[in-house]
Amino acid sequence: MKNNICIRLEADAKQIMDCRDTVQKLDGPFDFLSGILSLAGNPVRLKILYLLNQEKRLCVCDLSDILEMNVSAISQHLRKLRDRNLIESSKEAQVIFYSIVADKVPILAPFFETIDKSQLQEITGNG
Amino acid sequence: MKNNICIRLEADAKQIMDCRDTVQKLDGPFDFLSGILSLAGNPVRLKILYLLNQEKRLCVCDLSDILEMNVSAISQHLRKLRDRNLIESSKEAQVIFYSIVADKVPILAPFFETIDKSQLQEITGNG
DNA sequence: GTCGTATTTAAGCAAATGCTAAAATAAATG
DNA sequence: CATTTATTTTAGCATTTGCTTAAATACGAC
Repeated sequence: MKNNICIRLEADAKQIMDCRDTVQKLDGPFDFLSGILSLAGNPVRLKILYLLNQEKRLCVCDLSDILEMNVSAISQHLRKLRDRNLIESSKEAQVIFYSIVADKVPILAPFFETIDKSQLQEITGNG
Repeated sequence: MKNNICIRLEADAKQIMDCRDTVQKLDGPFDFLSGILSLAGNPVRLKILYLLNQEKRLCVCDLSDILEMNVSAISQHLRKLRDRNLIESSKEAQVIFYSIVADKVPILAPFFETIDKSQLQEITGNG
């Protein structure tokens, strides 16, 4: 792996170095955000987050019924979301309710808006 | 796989069915958005998008130098981004410049804002 | 304490992902 | 037209992901 600037004359060496600095300084934020995006990048988990946002709280069994998926599969998705602190659980008797962690709502809100807008605009298939 | 509602009495059958309807109606948008999020969910691609947004356009070689990664690896990431129509290319002599497709900026903008905000607030490690 | 319900965890496996290395393509240059 | 530069594509491989199945844990009801 080379780590010098481009050979080609057109390359703007200062631009390259400035960009490197930027990316290195923002390394933490990039990892933090990409972690959240990769979680939300799974259609099942995106649906879970959307539903939790809409219904405020749901249990594993609810989500399993709604998404028509194996309880175990849902549970494993919930675990990943909880591991990143996107959702939290509260136990009531045998039932465990999940909900979105309050301080993560601002990051997730744009996703939900995009979903709701997509329905109207049908930008789904363009490209 | 069962596809009936919960056995437990606490389950709100109407809520379950309403949520099922919601999710089924929004199936296209969910796939569309999760596709974009899974692309941006890779730290390398998130950096590429962030850099393209900031610099307006960059070639493969630039990105390879900035991110200190194999040209081939970068090229393969760019291909994925272009396949989903997030970025487009324009050829100038031998050099191919990539830039974000204009109508995708609104969807991506919140990511870039989160990155910039994260730097200030250092919410990176919380949880 | 045993049974039933809710949930998690572990093991296994097929598919997807992301990299490296090497070959292929494209365009400018001598 | 052979060479250099920029980029893409292919093949191979290790790692990760997401599901299924089965076993484990937790709690309430009887």
